[in-house]
Amino acid sequence: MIDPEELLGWYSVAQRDLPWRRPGVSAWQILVSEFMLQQTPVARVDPIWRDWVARWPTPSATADAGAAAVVRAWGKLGYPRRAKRLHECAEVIATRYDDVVPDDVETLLTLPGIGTYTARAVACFAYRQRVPVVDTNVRRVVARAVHGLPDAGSPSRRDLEDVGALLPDDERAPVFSVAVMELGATVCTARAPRCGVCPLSHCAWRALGFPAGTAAPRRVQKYAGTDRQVRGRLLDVLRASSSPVSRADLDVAWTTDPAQRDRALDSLLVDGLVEQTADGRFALCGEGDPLP
DNA sequence: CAGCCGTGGAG
DNA sequence: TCTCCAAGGCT
Repeated sequence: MIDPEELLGWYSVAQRDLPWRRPGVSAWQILVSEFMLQQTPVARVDPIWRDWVARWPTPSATADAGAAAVVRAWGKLGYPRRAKRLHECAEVIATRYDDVVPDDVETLLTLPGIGTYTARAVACFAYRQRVPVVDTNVRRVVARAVHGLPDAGSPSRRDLEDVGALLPDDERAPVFSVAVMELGATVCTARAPRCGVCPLSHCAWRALGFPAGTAAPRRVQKYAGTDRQVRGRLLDVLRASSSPVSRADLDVAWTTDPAQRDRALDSLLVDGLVEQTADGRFALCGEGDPLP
């Protein structure tokens, strides 16, 4: 089980000083951090986020910057479609919600790039709502401490009910959620959990003697040689250039498999990350858009 | 729902 | 070197 007193006591002294957790950070800026943290480690997000919120503090500022500038500022955080969706999200909030980030989960779920986790994270961390927040860290901690399993199973709607039942009934709920995430990120880690410093004295996994379980080895995605790598190379070229680049300039970015290169470029066009200019060159989408 | 979508640090 | 994986979302 997870004793809130133990967990919160630990969090109060062990929490990392992350900039988006500080007082005065706006809901939009918290939302930006959540977008960036989708599958990208804290250490890489930190410096980008600081520059980002100083440059574009509001949804409208982000929307007005244009998609190309946003994708460029995203740099190498990975999964550039997230940058594209963040820009789209900013546009919707600026135009439809008067530049105010919605505060309810249902509305947040309708926004581009916001799914089950991010909607709840914003409602909880930005608006202090008592809603369960379930990410990969939370699922792992619950699997171990509550169910005595070495790792979380595949995601299910049961997770939300599980975590909802653990939430304190009072205003401590948001801190409880961030504390569970922090424990999963720094102590109850996927690879080498540091059980020796874990504050939870009633962990079911430990009580059972750390059973190994019948782990179904989850296959890790390949990267080298995949379309994702090719897309990354092409985007590298486009990010580095402030003007449209020729087809030849893109061709040299990936020469081992021209067919694969063409497919990758096409997928970038389909994703709306890249566009072709009238003269046949290529640029980040929205590169030439005039500002209102 | 399984597969796809980037990147780089750690072990 | 190579494998793993890091606050997911979308189709």
